[in-house]
Amino acid sequence: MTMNGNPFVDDELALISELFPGTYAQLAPPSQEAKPRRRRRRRNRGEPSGITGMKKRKLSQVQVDILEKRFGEEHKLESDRKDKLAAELELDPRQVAVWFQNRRTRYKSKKLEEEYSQLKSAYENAVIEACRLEAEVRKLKERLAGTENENRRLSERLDHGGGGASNSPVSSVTMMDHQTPWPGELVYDGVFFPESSCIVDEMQWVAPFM
DNA sequence: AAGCACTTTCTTAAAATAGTG
DNA sequence: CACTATTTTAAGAAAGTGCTT
Repeated sequence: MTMNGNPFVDDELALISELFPGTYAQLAPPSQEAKPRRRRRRRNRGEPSGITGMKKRKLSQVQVDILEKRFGEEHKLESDRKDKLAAELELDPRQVAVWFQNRRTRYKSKKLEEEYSQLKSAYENAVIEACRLEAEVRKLKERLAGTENENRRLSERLDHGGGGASNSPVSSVTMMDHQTPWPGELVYDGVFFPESSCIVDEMQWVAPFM
């Protein structure tokens, strides 16, 4: 609905925009004279908005495809190449410059997101590896302690001249034999994770842009 | 002059809401 | 309720602004 007293202008433009999206962009008055860059005023409903009031809008798919192709070749255009491309696309060179600038911005933020998720997964893997190593160290320490206990028992037995058959039953279960997980232990890749550490799936992430 | 970060303006499509038979 | 018309909203693209190199 138009409130400017001339419902046809907006309707016509809408129709043109719909039928000829590429052409519509060019209908924008190439801001005639040397443009004193003033902030555009929001086009409110009370404001007359004929062709002269309109600006730019939506490049055609063909134009975008060509721009994308060129962006794939190079992310920055030298002045003369920009002018040539603008002529080819029937656009203002400034539009091409703006498009490339915006495209670089999009590219940069997308790349940043990708880097972020790569770092995130690298970090997750590092945490998992740290946990694995931590568990392995613990296991080796236990094994060492068990061996030391065994040695101590043997040397005590020798010291007390206790040859012969002992009737004290030597435990057949030592720390070394602890090859199966106790209840509550986690198993990861053949290594036991004590329940107390390495809570990987509770990691908190501070996403910079989410 | 050209690039960049940040911001504004505008388009578009989808969702929400209102009006009508 | 079902359908249509209108309004609102959110996302994304094009362009403006001010600053730096």
